[in-house]
Amino acid sequence: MRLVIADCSVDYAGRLTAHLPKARRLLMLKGDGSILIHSETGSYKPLNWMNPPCNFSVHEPEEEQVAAGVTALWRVSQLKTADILWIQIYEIHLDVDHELGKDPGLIKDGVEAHLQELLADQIELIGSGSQLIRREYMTPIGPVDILAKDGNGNTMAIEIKRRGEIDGVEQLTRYLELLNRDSAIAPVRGVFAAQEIKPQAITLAKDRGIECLILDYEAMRLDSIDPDSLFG
Amino acid sequence: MRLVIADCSVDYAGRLTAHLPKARRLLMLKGDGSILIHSETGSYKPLNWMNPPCNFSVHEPEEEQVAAGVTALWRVSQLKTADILWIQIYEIHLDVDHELGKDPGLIKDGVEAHLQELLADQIELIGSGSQLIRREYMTPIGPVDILAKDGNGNTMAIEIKRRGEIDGVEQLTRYLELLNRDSAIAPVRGVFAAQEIKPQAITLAKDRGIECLILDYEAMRLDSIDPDSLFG
DNA sequence: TCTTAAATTTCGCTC
DNA sequence: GAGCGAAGTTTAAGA
Repeated sequence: MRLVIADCSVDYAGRLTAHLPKARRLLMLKGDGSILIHSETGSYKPLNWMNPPCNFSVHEPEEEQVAAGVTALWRVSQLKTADILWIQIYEIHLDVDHELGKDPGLIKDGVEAHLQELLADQIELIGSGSQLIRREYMTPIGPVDILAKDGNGNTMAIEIKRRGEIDGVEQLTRYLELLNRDSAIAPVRGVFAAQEIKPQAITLAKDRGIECLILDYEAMRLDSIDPDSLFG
Repeated sequence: MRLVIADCSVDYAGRLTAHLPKARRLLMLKGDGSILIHSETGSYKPLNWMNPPCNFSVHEPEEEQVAAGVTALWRVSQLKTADILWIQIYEIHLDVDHELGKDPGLIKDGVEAHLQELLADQIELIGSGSQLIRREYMTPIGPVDILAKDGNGNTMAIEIKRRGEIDGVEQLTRYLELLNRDSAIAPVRGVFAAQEIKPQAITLAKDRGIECLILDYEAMRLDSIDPDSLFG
């Protein structure tokens, strides 16, 4: 990885056209050919960048650019999409190169898949007497997160999100429409379960007769370790 | 901005729990207090990070960590959310600090807003004799991109996307449902306009009686510069 | 390989 | 400040 701190201006032409006026920035040239341009602020998103695979080449600046103080012209182009990034380098304040090697990668825990496992294990959270039919119940338009039966033997389709928004309600609605065409399992009720549900999503869900369920991840995780705590 | 290349392992606890095994990485400490951890590959997203505002402190490693080769322990915590990042530093290969100063920021052009302007200017693309009513027509569930009248005087609601997917059709469907409840403007037809529309989105749109319109951005941009080319 | 859904999304605008 | 939609989204998972 090559790290360059330089005064530079940047022009991007691709899915959009963008320009960065001259300023001091970090240019990060990764081993896979990609390049990131970072400033002192902003979150993890660079001001500008080019994804791999891409070509890097150094060009001579035009006369008028030289007159303006440009010492080098970097060209980075995307091999697939033909997006181009032109970087005008004025002055370089740091230029170092270090090999980092292959990264073993991030190990995650606590995402939607885990919520689904926990709710499948604690299916009574959707109502006393409920029973799991199956997780990832396949339909032609995609898998329903959880299919279950409630205490009265009615089928329920459960859509699980970490954060419940309108999209999730739409998704569940499509599943319900489809499932309710199957007379073998109809009528199917819907449950929209998430750690947090946006007010608009709640409104839309209620309007469509879909039940909302707020999941307490920490409590569910603890209960999965110690089932007795349910009755503590 | 401080740049550190070090052998390190990382533990994150916050909205999820994650771990990075020991490897050589770039640690980027920005002026606003945020930190990014980058590897040699991957796009612009870091392996791990902490957003500002956050606290940075250096701690003494535990005895067993010292025995494993840890020379320093960095703690980065989010001030608002209480997310915590622990970085175990083994060996430091680079440690430099440079002031970048305030960045003037990115100047963009060519996004959805521009498509909307262009289509508003060239509203006849949706049909001969069409007339613009207004852009960003506000409704209780959000703004309709463009409201127009077709050649027969019927109202049309246009949803514009750069890439048309199912979500966009759902969004337009909600607007149409709402608009059609208003007898003053009903019946309202829908047009789903995008530079590119996914097959599934086309199918769903057709099924709901929504017209699809592929926008040629380059041609529209040229026509806005030279209106005569419409008749060339 | 392609498509779809999730993301520690981030970012920007409107209310 | 909260909420919602867009993003050069990116990324991961499934068909």
